[in-house]
Formats: sequence, C-alpha cells, structure tokens
Amino acid sequence: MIVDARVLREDFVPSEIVHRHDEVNLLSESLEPLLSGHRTDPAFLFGPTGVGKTCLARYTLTQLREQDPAVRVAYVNCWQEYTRFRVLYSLLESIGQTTSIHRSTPKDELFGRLEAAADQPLVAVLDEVDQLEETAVLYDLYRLPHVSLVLIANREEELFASFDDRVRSRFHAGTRVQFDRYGMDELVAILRERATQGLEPNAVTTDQLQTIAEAASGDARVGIGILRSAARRAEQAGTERVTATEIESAIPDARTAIRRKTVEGLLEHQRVLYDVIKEAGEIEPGSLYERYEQRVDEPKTTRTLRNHLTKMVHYDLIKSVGKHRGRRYRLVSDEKDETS
DNA sequence: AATCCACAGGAAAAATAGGAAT
DNA sequence: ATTCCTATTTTTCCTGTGGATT
Repeated sequence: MIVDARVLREDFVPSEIVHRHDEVNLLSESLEPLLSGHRTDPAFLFGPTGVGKTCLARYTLTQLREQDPAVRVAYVNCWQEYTRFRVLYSLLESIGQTTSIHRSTPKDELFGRLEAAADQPLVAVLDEVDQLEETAVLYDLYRLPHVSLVLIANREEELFASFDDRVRSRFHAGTRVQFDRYGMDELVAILRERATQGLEPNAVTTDQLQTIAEAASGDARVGIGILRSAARRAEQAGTERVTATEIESAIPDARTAIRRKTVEGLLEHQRVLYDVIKEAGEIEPGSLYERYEQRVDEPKTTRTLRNHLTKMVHYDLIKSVGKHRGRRYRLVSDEKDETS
C-alpha cells in the first residue's frame, strides 16, 4: 500500500513544485544577487497555513545551493526558537559553529561568531517569524552583510505591527511574495502527486482525493495528513485500495493528531490549566485560578498563569472570549476554522 | 454618570538553572 | 566543592481598560 512513507510526511519537499511557479520565480529572483556574491534585500513570504510557504522556501534554496554550493542555508522555526539567543544559536548550529557554546555564553559572543563566519554567505530562513518575541534579533541579522533573510509569516500587517521602529524602517525594502489558498483542483493535483509517488498505483481514486481536498479546505498540510492517515488505515487492513470509510475516519484524525501533539508538549502547569478549562467547558478567570490552585502542590502566581494562558492561545489550544471583566476561557472549537 | 474592581499585560526585579572556571 | 556567569522562568509591582454595580 504505502511505497514511500517520506513522501506523505508534511516536511517532505517535492522535486517539483505544483502550481507555484510564479512564486518560485519571485523568490529566486530576489535571491539572485547571492550568485554574484552580493547580499539580498530581505524576502517575505506571506500567506495562511498550508499553502506551501515553507515548502517553497526549502525548494528554492536547495535549487540555489545547486547553482552555488558555497551559499549556506539555515532554517529556523521561530515557534520553538523565539528568543534572540536561540535564534542565533540555531543559526550557528546549522553552520557548524556551535562548539563550546553553553548556557553561560553571552549573546554578544554568539553574535560575534556569526559575524566572524563572513567567509561564506548565509541565507537565514525564519519561519513563523511573527512568533518571535525579541524582534531585535532581526536588526542584528540585518547588520551582518553576509546574511540574507527570508522571513515567513501569516500576514504582513501583523508582522510589522510586532516590530519595533528600528526594525520596521529597515525592512520596508524587500520582495514580498503573497500566497493564496489553494483551489480545490490545485490541492487535488498536489495530493495526486504525493499519491503516485508514495502509494501503490491506483490506491486512491481522483474522486477520493476530491473528498480529501474538500475536507482540507485549501490547506495542503491537512490534506496530506488526511491522505497519510487514510493510507495507514488501509495498510493496517491489508487492502490494496483506500476505501471511502477509511477516508471518512481519517478526516477527524488529521486535526486531532495535531492538537494531541501540542497538548503533550505543554508544561505540567499548563496541562492542569488545559484540563480545568476542558472540564468546565467555559470558565471565568477567577475560578480557573482557584481550581488550578486546588489541583497543584506548588501553585504558580496568577501572573505566570496568565502568561501560560496567552501562550496556549497562541498555540491555538484555547480561546479567550470577551475582555477584562467579562472574560471567559474555553477550548478552541473543533469544527470550523474562522478566517483569521 | 460615577465609581468599582476583576482582569490583562508591561517592566523590572528576583529566583532558578546549569555549565565553566577556579 | 565552590564560585561565577548568563539565559530563562517566575514573581513583584504596576497601570490601564471596560464591564458591572450603585
């Protein structure tokens, strides 16, 4: 059933990009100065989740490296690496300069090393850059002449709103590539590509891919997740073809799997908060804090709970409705994704 | 309309952590 | 083992906001 499982992973980068030729061209044009040894203006990739921003960045940069292997590429996900230290560390890591760096190395030391590695140009791809808490690091990187930036985020306005003035004025220049939601047939084509590479021939029909694409509503990540999950079920059952019921049951899988993963990654105290909210359905902050304190040996202050809560809102696990006095917390509703 | 006050969230201080240097 | 150093997390202190209450 499954021939090549890698193809169905969401971080898989296909050898050919479907339906995004204009975007590829825009990005590679903006990176062109690197081939003649110049730095580039920062490039921005904007668009909702699952429209291929990350995938396209990876693809374009591997192509660039084929033309000029001297260019180094570092890929940083700012969701996990959201401090200045971690971003710099992560960049050094990918150019192999991380030896003898430890917890007590000052940030300036990290910056200095990056500065010293000017012999080869470096393209730093900062994914989910709107999650970055210390945007000052962007200014740092901007000052390095051998570092070129590719910034990936959902929306331009929100990204720039989080910048401080220094950063904002520097980043006004640069190429912007806007990604739109995939249309139904585009998504089907993408899924078809994955199916022919990853599954046995005729494992899924185009009609079935259509169903998946509809359920994914333009989000390729979700679509591929559904396909993967359905294929796994089919393999478990030992059949040669995916059945309609396998697809039906794979649809909720894809969404809950993502959530379960993030819930597992929560800290213990955050988990308690999550559980309390889950049990209550909807709860006002006051009694949320109360119940939390009853459940935990050494409760944290309400201030840090508030920090945890805003983080969990970021993770899209919970939602806060209302402001100030009348605020309530609840789990983010499963069903529909409202357009953000 | 005026006043509470429950809450959010910023800033800065303080506690914690953990590797390095001695 | 002890001290030092810095990133990170938690607490303390605080201000502003807008819904609730009178």
